[in-house]
Order: sequence, then structure tokens, then C-alpha cells
Amino acid sequence: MKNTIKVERAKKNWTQADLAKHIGISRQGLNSIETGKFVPSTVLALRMAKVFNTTVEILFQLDDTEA
Amino acid sequence: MKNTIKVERAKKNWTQADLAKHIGISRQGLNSIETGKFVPSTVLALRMAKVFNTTVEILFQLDDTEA
DNA sequence: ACTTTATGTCATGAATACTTGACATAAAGA
DNA sequence: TCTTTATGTCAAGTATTCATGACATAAAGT
Repeated sequence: MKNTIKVERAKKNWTQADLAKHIGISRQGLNSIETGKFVPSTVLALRMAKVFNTTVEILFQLDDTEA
Repeated sequence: MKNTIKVERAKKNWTQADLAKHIGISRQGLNSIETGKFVPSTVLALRMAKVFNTTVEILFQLDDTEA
């Protein structure tokens, strides 16, 4: 799964630690999600979309093999 | 976290087993998600939203305590 | 009455998400 | 040069998700 977390963070000028704190996750956990190592839970995806004022679909995109 | 999976299933007249098959999960797994026992992964949430032609935000709503 | 279907639930185990503490590196500032 | 900041990564442990097989129940069909 791909994501545009880095872009949205850049818009807000937030570090990974900033975002992690806002959505209630550890910095390392967020890093693993942002770099595509972990698939986040829907709760985290919804929280992220909310703080970025966007949608889960815009923030996360299924790969062709996952669709 | 709340969800409207049952409603969307009803629109399509699908059983839990039908939906589970479409999104690649076990019937019991889907039941646990639909009844709110498990928080699904974002991959599953995106697949469900897709087959129902809706969005993750419409299908899943954070509780006030989770927001 | 019997069978089938849909749902809910439980137990066990495997896979994955997430935490914490730690360390490395590169970039920027003092 | 020294320090700080941001990011990436690793290891070990805990928590959660998901699979599978099983059983119960209620509703509907025969």
C-alpha cells in the first residue's frame, strides 16, 4: 500500500514525531507506516485523514496486487 | 469504532460470507469487524469501501473517545 | 419434523501492528 | 567542530488481527 503521508506532513511542516503525537502512536510506529512497512489500523488511518483534513482514500492507495 | 457494513450489505443483498469472499477475509473475521470486535486494517477498509462504492469515512466512524 | 441458511460466538494458533530503548547517519545551526 | 534535529532502522516484547474448525440458535423452506 502506498501513502502520501510525507506530502501532507510537508504541507503542515510537521515532523514524524509531531504527527505521531497528534494521532497517538509512537514515532517509530509512524515511520514504519509512512515507509510502507506496516499497514495501519483503520482507526489510525481515520485519525490521520482527519488531522490532514483529507480522506483515507487520498492518504492511502492500494497497490494493484492488493486491490 | 462504528460501521455501516450491515446497511451496505443489505443494499447489495449480500451475506457476511459473500462480502468476506469479495474482500478476501474469513467469514468469522468479517463478523468480528462488523460487530465491532476487531478494528480492520486499512487495506480491508479500502477494499470494503471500494466494493460498496463508498468511502472509508462513510463506512467507518470513530467513536468520540477515539477521535 | 427435518434441513438449510445466516449469524454469532468460542478456542487455538499464526501473522502482523505497535511500543520501547537503542544506535546510526545526514543536515543544519551555534 | 560540536550539538541538535529529523529520519531510518533494529531487537525484543506486548497487543491485536485474522484464520480455522467447531458449536449454538433462529428463521425459512420442504
